[in-house]
Amino acid sequence: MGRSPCCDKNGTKKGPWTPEEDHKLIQYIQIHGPGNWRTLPKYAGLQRCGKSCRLRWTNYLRPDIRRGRFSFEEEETIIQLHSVLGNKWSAIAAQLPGRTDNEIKNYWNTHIRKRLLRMGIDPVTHSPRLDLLDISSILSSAQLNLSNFLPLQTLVNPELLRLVTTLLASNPENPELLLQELQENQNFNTQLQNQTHLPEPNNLFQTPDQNQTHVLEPNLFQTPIQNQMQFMQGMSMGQFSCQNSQENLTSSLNDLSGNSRFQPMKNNQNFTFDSVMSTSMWSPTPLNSSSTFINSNTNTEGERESYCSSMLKFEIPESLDFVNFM
DNA sequence: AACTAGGACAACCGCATGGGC
DNA sequence: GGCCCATGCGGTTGTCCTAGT
Repeated sequence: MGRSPCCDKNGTKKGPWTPEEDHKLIQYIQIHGPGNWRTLPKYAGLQRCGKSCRLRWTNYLRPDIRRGRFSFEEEETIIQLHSVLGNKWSAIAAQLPGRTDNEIKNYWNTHIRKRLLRMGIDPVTHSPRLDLLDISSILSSAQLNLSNFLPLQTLVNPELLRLVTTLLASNPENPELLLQELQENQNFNTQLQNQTHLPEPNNLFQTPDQNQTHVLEPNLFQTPIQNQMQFMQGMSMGQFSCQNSQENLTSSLNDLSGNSRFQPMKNNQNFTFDSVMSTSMWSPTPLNSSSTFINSNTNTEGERESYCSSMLKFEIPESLDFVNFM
C-alpha cells in the first residue's frame, strides 16, 4: 500500500498567500497553536494543505522571524558555517536567530554563491578555482615582493607557499620561468582542492603559554574561504611584487620565527560548538585597529566583497574541542 | 510604452526521519 | 519489525519586480 499524500489535492489552493489567508492562519494559531498541521486548514477555514500552512507559518508569518536585509555579521556567519556544514540550511539557521533555513538558502543562492563565483571561489568546496585565475597576467603585471607574502604564510595553502618560495629561490630573476614551472606543476591544483578546512589540531594550539586562551592572528583560523578570498584579492590587485625576493624572504622568515602570534584573552571556560556559535565567538573583528568596520546596515555588495577579503580575526579558546566541533 | 531578461524571494515537491501503534 | 503518519529538510520551480533595450 502506497503512502497517502500529505493532503487532499482536490480543492486545495496553491500559489501565493493572500492577506486574508495569512490573517486566518495567524488568528487560528494565536488562539489554538499550530497543533496538527494536517487538520489545521479545515479548522482555520483555509483551502490549503497542512504542509503549505506549516511552511507559510514557519517561513513567513512566525512572529519571531527577523525580516529584512542580512547584516554583514550574519553573512559572515553563514559563510563560515557553510564551510563547515555544507548545505545544512536548517543547522545554519539554528545559529541565526530569526532567520529561516529557506531564507538563508535563498540568500546563499542569490547573493553569496554568485559573489564567491565572481571572486573565483568554488561555493561548494570553498576552494579557489584556479582554472579561472589568470596567473600569467598577475605575475607579469605585478612586482613580486615576498615581504608581502608574510601575512599569507599560513593564510594560503602551505603547498602553494612552499612551491612559490622554492621556485623563487631558484629563479628570483625570472618570473616568467616561475610561471612556466607553476603551470607545469600538475599536482598543484589537486593539492589545493584537497586542502583540509582547518589546520591540524596539534598545530592549532602550539602556544607559548598553554594555560591561557588566546587571540590568534586571523590567518591561523580563518576558514579556507576567507583565506582564499584574501589571497585571490591580493593576487588580483597585484599586491605581490618581486623585488629583493631572497632578502625579503629571509627577513620575513626571521620575523616569523621571532614573533609570538598570540595574546592572552580574559575568559577561560569550556566551550562546545553550540556555545561558540551562539556567543558569536566566530564573529569577525578587524585585525587592524585602524580598519573601518563596515556598518551592517549600510554596506553595499561591493563593500561586502571587499571586506570579505580583508583581515579577520577569530577568538578561539584553547579549550575548544575541535574533534567534537567537527 | 512595450517587451525582455535577469534577480529575488516565496512556495512547492518529494524524500528522509522519527515517533506511535 | 513493519506500517502509518506528521514533520523536517533540501532542491527546484513559480511569480513578481525592476532595469535595460
